[in-house]
Amino acid sequence: MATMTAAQKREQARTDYDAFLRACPTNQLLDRLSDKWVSLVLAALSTGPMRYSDLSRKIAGVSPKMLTQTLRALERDGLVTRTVTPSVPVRVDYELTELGGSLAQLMTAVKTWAETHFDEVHAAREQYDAENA
Amino acid sequence: MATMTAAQKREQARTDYDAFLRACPTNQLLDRLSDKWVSLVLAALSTGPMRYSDLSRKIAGVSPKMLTQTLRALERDGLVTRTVTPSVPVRVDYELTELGGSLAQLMTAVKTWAETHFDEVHAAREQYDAENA
DNA sequence: CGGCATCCAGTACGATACTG
DNA sequence: CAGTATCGTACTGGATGCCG
Repeated sequence: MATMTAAQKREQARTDYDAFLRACPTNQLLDRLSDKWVSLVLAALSTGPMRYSDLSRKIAGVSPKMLTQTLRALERDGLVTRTVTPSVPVRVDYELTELGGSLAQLMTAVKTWAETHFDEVHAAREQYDAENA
Repeated sequence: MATMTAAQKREQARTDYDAFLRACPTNQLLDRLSDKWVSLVLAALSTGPMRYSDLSRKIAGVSPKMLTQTLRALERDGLVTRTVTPSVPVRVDYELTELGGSLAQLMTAVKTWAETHFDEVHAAREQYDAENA
């Protein structure tokens, strides 16, 4: 069929557009950075290298699945290094790369902002909720 | 029933724990900040006030629903102001508050980081993918 | 124009159990 | 210890249509 319905055209346009968006550098990284676990892992590693089990303990409430997934993504992006020591039992250390460290500093700044302005945000929320009773 | 199965106890513990986590200031804001649309709205507004329709045009691919949802969340947190001009047709302007502006600066820093280091990340990805053929 | 309510599909995430 | 595999679901977010 060479002809397309309007709905199909829209669908096609949407698909093309999504592909375009995904190609955008900033959006690619934005997706990564706006992952909750990424921030937490970065923060956890910012104080130094950690083992897998250390991370799972330090990062409250993370499932093995998500932890592995997150670490793999960060490793792929060159933000952390994964070092396997083939002893018995196996030992795996994760450490921030220089690149990862620079990003972690930014995240720390954000965290600091959150801590500094939390009471202002909280107050704003209370007021907003009160006004919209 | 006063007694609980092990599964129920675990469930209970998980719920309590979630509640605890949600009470943590940093986590509350982390959830907000790790929202993709929040970053984009903040970025869009950092150059000045904008109308609803301007935002929906500038922020590529956002649905009305998410845009409204995001704006409401930001308004509630005192990060943006919503000004309604009761003309016909209605006109609604959104603008960053001072608080929102300070956060937007942080997000800009992150965006700058992304643009600066994108090629490094991209190179890391290619290498990683090549090694794991 | 600037929303809000409804419905629905995709998927991301957690829980669980098993392996080298 | 450090994961992988599988399954179920709850929630996210898009599409649509109606209102002030």
